[in-house]
Amino acid sequence: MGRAPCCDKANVKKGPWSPEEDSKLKDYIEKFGTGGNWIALPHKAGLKRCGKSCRLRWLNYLRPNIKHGEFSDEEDRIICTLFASIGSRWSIIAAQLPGRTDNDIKNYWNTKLKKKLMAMASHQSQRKSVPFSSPPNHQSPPLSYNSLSSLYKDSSADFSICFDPISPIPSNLLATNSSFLFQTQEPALLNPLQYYHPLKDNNNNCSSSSSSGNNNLLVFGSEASCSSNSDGSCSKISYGGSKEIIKQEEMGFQGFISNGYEENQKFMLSGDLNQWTEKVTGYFGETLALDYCLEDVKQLISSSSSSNNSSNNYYFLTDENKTREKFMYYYY
DNA sequence: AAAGCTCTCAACCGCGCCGCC
DNA sequence: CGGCGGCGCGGTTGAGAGCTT
Repeated sequence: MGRAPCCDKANVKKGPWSPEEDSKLKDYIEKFGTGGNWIALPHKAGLKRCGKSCRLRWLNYLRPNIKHGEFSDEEDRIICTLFASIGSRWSIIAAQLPGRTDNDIKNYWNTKLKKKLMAMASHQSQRKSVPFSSPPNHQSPPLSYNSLSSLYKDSSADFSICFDPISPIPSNLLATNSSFLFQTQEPALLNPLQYYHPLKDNNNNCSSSSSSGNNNLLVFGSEASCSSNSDGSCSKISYGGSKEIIKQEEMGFQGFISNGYEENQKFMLSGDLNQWTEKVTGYFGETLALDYCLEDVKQLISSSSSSNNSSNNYYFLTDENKTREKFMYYYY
């Protein structure tokens, strides 16, 4: 038995809204507000519409300051960056783009951005193709894994990929010439943090960024510790209180925890198709992969930051618990 | 010119979450 | 504390516009 319908489906109008309906709804809400009850609103406003339909119409179209039309490069970059980090949580992404609705962004991603990035990923994978598969039981990865391997294997690729140790939310990241930081706590509680070194190749040759500056810094999670340098980079890390280092000698792709003290320790990024993630001590999530071209994301992510001459570091504050809906994004 | 195809995006749908009773 | 109702979210659909052949 399903749940009771939210309204009498037989007596509500569906489909496109007419200008008259728009006007009625707009007028009513401007005069009386929503009253905190969308279900009752259409009747009060004299509309033969479902409350949910009214809500959607208002939020996505009628409310003031809605921005329609082309997305800017900056908006592209933000969407890509956030999608890469938190997946399809459109409402959170929308919160970072004033005037844009989650529906707008979702549509834009599905119809344009994704295609663009996938086309470029395809181009990338044509250059280097390595079998790869999804981890078992993975729930709704933001993008497929298919072309990631080529990115991983690409020694020219300069990026990091991570997994979220706590959250069920996809938390893959690409970071190039940029810094990412994920934190599940309040801004005031930023420390402890985590960060990872960029993967450079699979021969343990990890170029150091911890010693050379703050590029390629990737941070996420909430239960690790590190100290910050004055330039904003971390110099010390521990992960979730206990080091979560996976021994995967056989893994095809390797990453390194770079903490300034324990260079070149491997972290999970399994290339063994049947052993996607090997948890050693607990709460690793699954590693997620991106299906779009690294260079493209790189470009998107860095384009505006490079014009932002003082810095190219990004700062994310997110809450893995969806209900809290805390998410902050800024760069410095 | 028109038929077929593709793309876009507004709207719908189902479900999880949360607050209230 | 469990049930219920409303809200909000993400996935999906489908009408119509635009494009191609």
